[in-house]
Amino acid sequence: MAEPARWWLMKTEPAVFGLADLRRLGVAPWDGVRNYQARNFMRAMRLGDRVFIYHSNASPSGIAGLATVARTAYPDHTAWDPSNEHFDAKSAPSAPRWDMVDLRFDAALPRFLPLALLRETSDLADLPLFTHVRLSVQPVPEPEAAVIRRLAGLPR
DNA sequence: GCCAACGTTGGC
DNA sequence: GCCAACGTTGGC
Repeated sequence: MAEPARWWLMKTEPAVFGLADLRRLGVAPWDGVRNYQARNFMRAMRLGDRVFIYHSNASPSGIAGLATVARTAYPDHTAWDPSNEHFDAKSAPSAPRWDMVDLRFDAALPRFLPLALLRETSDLADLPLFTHVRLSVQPVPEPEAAVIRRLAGLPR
């Protein structure tokens, strides 16, 4: 029997690549992550895991939608491309340093959840969103994920 | 645009 | 291994 899907939160700047872009593409690689902790969380993702898409540097910032892991971690080739904004000379095809996953658009939240609302929800205070504010890929424990789903007006 | 928080780099 | 300098994230 398959293990239950786990929940994650991934940040993105909507002006660069937002939920609307993911919706338009259907499935898209989540490239450009250049932080080891975030990379390691992506490596831990399993097919079918669920992802809250968080819009950062937005007005307002907050959780906008849902996605599903459609392909597990594989090398992020944009790190090898000198013309790419996320180029990293220390990564090479023979020894990839950075990984990405593919996400499939799932849904926009029935209710967008602005950061201010998340912050004032005491049941969410332990989320890495608040304790590790710069972490762009982070796990969301099931109790917190349930709180977020309820706040967002999603069916349980 | 400002700036606090914090991850990374590199000199020693 | 320490830590100052630097660059980036991300809220406001």
